[in-house]
Amino acid sequence: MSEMQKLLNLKAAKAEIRAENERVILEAAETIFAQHGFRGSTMQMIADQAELPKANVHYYFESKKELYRRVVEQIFGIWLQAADSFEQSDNPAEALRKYIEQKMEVSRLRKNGSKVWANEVMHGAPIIQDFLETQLTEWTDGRIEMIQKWIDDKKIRPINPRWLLYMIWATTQHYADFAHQVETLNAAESLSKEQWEDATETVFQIIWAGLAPKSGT
Amino acid sequence: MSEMQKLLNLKAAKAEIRAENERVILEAAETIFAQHGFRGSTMQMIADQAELPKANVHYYFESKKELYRRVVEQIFGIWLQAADSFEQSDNPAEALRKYIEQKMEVSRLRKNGSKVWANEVMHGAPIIQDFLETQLTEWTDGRIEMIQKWIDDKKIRPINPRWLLYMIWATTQHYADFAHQVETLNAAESLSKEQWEDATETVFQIIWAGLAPKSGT
DNA sequence: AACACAGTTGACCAAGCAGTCAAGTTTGAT
DNA sequence: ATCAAACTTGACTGCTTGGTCAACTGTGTT
Repeated sequence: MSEMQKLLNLKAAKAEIRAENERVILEAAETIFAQHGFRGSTMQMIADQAELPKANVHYYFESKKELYRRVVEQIFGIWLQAADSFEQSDNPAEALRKYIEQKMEVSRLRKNGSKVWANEVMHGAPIIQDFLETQLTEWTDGRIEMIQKWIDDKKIRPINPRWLLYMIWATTQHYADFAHQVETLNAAESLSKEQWEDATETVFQIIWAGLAPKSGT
Repeated sequence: MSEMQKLLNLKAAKAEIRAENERVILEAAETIFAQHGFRGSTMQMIADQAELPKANVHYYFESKKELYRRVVEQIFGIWLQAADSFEQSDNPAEALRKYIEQKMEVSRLRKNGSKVWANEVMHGAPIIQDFLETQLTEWTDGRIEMIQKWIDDKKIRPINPRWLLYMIWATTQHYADFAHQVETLNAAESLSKEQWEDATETVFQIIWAGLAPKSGT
């Protein structure tokens, strides 16, 4: 074994421990922050959720703020990934269906992430303001342009694209952010696979029927 | 002046001071709770917002929890009031338009209340769970029945009424709960009167066009 | 065996906070 | 003028909590 090889092995083994622990802590933090908000969460709660001593959490993340920032940053990634599915397309129905399906999947599978995001924005986005101003603004402007093109091409009825986007965001994220209310109104049961599919289809159907140009014109 | 009259005067004067102070504190609390959440708000912040010493706030409200509960209860009232505008009606377009307009008005004028509500539900509704289980469930079931009747009468297309309600709630409340994001994407300006009207109209148009039975059938 | 070094952990500390309290002030009645 | 009762308020207290620290463990190298 060369010197280089040994060093790499050691570093790799250590890096793995670090990576794994960071992963566990981030997941725990997302759960706790989603449930209790930033101030309502304590490092002790997060440590318990991660099944680690509190001091160990502080070994990997300098401060509560730093940990929170990392959680929120992770959520960007997911948001952007879902956003990608709303690709440039000549077919509005396809593009919208895909995007709505993707956003509903995110709400179903990453409920906690969505809640942390909602919390952050609702409290004035102290951490992610720069993201809102740069990436989100650019993405939104791009999609608005695209939707406007659909309108110009008479592929959909003339509506303000911005309010349409907000409608899609709001509706899909509702199933994550207000999951507790949705479940309470569903006889305290979480939505079944069939219900998720039905809700997704209904959201798409209403929006698409609301946009499609009147047939025969 | 009779004994009775005097007593009433005194009681009335005192009651007025109490009523006024409670009003001021509740308003301040709604603002602070909306901005920082329950745990993120301090009694000192609320006192400063109300321009009263902290001890005075505690004179009128026994505890932070009690104050929070009162704020949330107040929001019920507003929610129920808006819900009333969704009256029994044979005309779905009229009923939906009125309800959407009302909910958008609440989002515009009672942004803070909406945020506190969203926060509460997002964190599992620890305070208002009983309300969700009783009043909200009843109201929702009633409206679902009503919408189902519209469907049976072929006044609107067959969709799952529940998901439609969630869509309306989500979309209208988005403008309050995510006001910061909406404003950031509006060049850091709050929406103008015209923009509010346009958004309201667009939301109604998309939903209504999405529900209306195909003409000619 | 001795060492280096990342990782682990219980015990501790200082700051911030909800809630208390006792000494005031104000107001209207007698 | 005196009293009663509601209201006002600065100072205080005990608890929670983010963050620190020093001692310890495990592992691979020489």
